Amino acid sequence: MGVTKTQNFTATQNKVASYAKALAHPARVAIIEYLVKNQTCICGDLVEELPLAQATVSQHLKELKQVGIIKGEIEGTSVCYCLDEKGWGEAREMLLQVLNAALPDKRCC
Amino acid sequence: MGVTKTQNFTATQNKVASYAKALAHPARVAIIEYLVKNQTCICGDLVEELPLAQATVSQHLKELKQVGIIKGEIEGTSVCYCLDEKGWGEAREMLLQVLNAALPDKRCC
DNA sequence: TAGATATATCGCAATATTACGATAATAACT
DNA sequence: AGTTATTATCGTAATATTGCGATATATCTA
Repeated sequence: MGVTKTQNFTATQNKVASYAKALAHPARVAIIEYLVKNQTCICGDLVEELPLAQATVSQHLKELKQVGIIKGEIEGTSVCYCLDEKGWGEAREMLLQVLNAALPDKRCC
Repeated sequence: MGVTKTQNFTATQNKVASYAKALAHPARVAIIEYLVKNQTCICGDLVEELPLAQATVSQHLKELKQVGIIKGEIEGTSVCYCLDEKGWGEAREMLLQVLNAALPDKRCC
């Protein structure tokens, strides 16, 4: 039904999934990478950087903002986006926990 | 258009995104966690474990298999799934690279 | 071979995502 | 107040995802 049965999974599983979803599009990966590289927090140079229309970039930024891993600060006519210390930290921790729970050298079958 | 402009992003960005997408659903997170916990690689006890119909579980397993992070081995009438050493390793590396590129204590704005 | 068991696949419905043009909203400047 | 620049939101179209019943497929056992 395209509707995820969220309520039947744990809060942690849902959080991990939503943080992963934030990274589940190359444009959003590119945005994160750009914010990481240009520590000087960047606004809508992203629109120039990305091969997408301004409306689309804005939408991706909104999604990242909604899960809490980036934040925006109005600065004159433009907006300065950057990683949100708290949200990005939690996203990192939760994803790292899953990724590090299993090393790739564990055998099976 | 629901169609991602994949060709306009780097191969790395697309790979990161597709690995993240594999973790972007609580059921798939649960599957990974289950495979990690029960090192003895598990088949369709997952169907009993997850609050989803057999067809749906099978579909999620297929997605994980397609990105290469799990593999299945036929064992009698059932199938034994487990993390794929190579694929899971690459997924880990690529996601860790993004996650570790920025520590949460970096200031901005 | 016939049944039982376990998975995979098909087909469909409901909802979500991606993308963009058009337009609104906000803030600076004149 | 009017203009310009920047970003957000709306509306819409195309496609993807999620979920499941029904059915197919494959393997074991009697």
